Amino acid sequence: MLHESQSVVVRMAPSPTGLFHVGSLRTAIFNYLFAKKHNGTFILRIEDTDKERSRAEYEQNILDSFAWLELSYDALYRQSERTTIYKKYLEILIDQGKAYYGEENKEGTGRVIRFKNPGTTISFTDIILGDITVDITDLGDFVIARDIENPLYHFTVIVDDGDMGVTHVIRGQDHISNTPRQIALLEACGFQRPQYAHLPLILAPDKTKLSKRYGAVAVTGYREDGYTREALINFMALIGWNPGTDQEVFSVDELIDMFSLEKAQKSAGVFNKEKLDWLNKAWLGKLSDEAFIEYLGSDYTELVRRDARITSSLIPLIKERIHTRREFIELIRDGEFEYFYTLPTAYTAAESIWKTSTAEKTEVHIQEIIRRLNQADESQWNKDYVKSLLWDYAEQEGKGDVLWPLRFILSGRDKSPDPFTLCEILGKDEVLRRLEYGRALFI
RNA sequence: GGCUCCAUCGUCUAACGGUUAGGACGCCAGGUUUUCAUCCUGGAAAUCGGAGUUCGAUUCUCCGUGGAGUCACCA
Repeated sequence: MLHESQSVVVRMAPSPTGLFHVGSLRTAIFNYLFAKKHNGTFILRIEDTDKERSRAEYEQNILDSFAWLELSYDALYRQSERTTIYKKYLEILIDQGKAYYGEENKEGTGRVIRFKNPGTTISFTDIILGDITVDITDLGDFVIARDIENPLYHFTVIVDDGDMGVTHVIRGQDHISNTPRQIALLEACGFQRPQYAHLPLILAPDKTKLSKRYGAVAVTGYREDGYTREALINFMALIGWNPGTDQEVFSVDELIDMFSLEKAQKSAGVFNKEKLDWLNKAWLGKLSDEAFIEYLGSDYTELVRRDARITSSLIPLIKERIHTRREFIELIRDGEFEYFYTLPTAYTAAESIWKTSTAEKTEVHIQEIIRRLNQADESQWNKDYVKSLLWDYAEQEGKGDVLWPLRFILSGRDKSPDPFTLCEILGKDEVLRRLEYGRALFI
C-alpha cells in the first residue's frame, strides 16, 4: 500500500475556533506517529477560513499544545494566508465549467460559487474501514465559496492537500461523509487522490460525544492538572489502536516503532479517565527525585521553605500517593502531611489513641515504646532500626495494639504512612517528644 | 428521517475458522510491617439476537436490533 519511492506527507488540520481538544489530539498523535514511522513529513495546518469564529488565542492554544507534547511538525500553514491559491483554483474550475456563480451570498458581498455536482457514485478504500461507496447526487450543487475571495472548508481542504502533496489523510470518522464530495472536488481540480484513514471517534462514558460535561476536553487543561506528556500520548494512542501485545506502557519512541494504521480500531472508544490516571502514576514513578520535584512545582517549594529536611524525605510518600499534580495540591491543601511539620492536634481525646485495646494497656505500651526508643542509638536511626527495636514487643503484645497508638500519636490521623517510616522522618527527639505528649493524655 | 459506519468483560482491547475467549484499568478478596498508599496473589466480569456457510464460527454471509457520525454560505 505504501510505495517506497513515495514519501509520506500527512497533516493535522485543526480550526482555531476553540481550545485544542483531546479528540483532535488523538488525530494529531496518529498523524505524527505515522509520519515518524515512515520518515515522512508532518504538516500542521491552521484552518482559519471562518473569520467570525477563528481567534488568535485559540491558534496559540493549538501551538501551545503541540509544543508541550513535543509533537514537532515540519511545516506550519494558515489557510487565511493562502487565499490567492484558492482563488486560482476557483477560477480554473469556473473556466472549465466545473463550478459556477450562483445567487448572491448572505453578506451581500458577491455571489456564491457552486460546484457542478457530477451526480455520480464515489468509491474509495479506507485503510481502516475498507471499501466505502456513496452516491453524491443528493448533495446537489453545493457551495464551495461565499465569493471568489472567501472559499469554504471542503474546497480549501482539497486544494491544500493537493498543493501540499498530502499522501495520507488521517482524520476522525466524523469526516467520513465528507470524503466522497471532497474526492469529487479534488478530481475536478486535477489532484491525485490521497489515501484515507478514518479514525474511530472518542466518546464520553455515556457513549456520546466528548464534551465539557465530562471534565477537561482541552489538552492544556490536562497539562494544568499535572498529566505528563508521556502519559497523555500513551493513553490517547491506546484508544483506537493496539499493537496486539500485552504491553500497556509505551514511550513515544516505542509507539513510533510499533505503530501501524492497519492495527487501528474501527469502532469508537470511550475516554477512560481512571486508566489515564493509572498511566500517569506509572509515568510519574519513572521520574527521578529531581524531575519529580520539578514536576510538583511551587507547592513543593513552599514545603521546602517550612522544612527542607522533612520535605525531601516526603518525596517517596508523595510519589506513591498521587496520580497527578492536582492530587498533590489537594493533599497539601487538606493538611495530609501537616503533622510532619507541626505537632498534631487531632487527638485531644485519649480514646482515639487506642482502637480495640484499653486505656490501661495502651499506656503500658506507650511507656514501653518510650523506654525502648530512649535507648536507641541516634546515629543508626531509620525505619528498619526502629522496627528492630519494637517489633518483638509488638508481635508479643499484638501488633495493632502497640503499633496503632504509636502511629496515631505521631500523626494524629486515622490514615498515614506506617509508624516506622513516621519515626524515621520525624527523628528520635521529635518522636519521643510526641510520645510523651500522647502519654500525658492518660494522666 | 435519508445516507454512511460500527458491534468481545463496566471501560480500553487480544484471539491464521479449532483457545479453559487472553491482557490492562476499575471493582472485590487475601497477603506484605496495625491504618492509608504502594506492591504481590487470587476472583467476579464479555463474544447483541436470529438464520445461513462449514466437520467446526468471536472470526465469513444475510436479516434484525442497538449505537455513532453526517446531512450549512461551520470546520
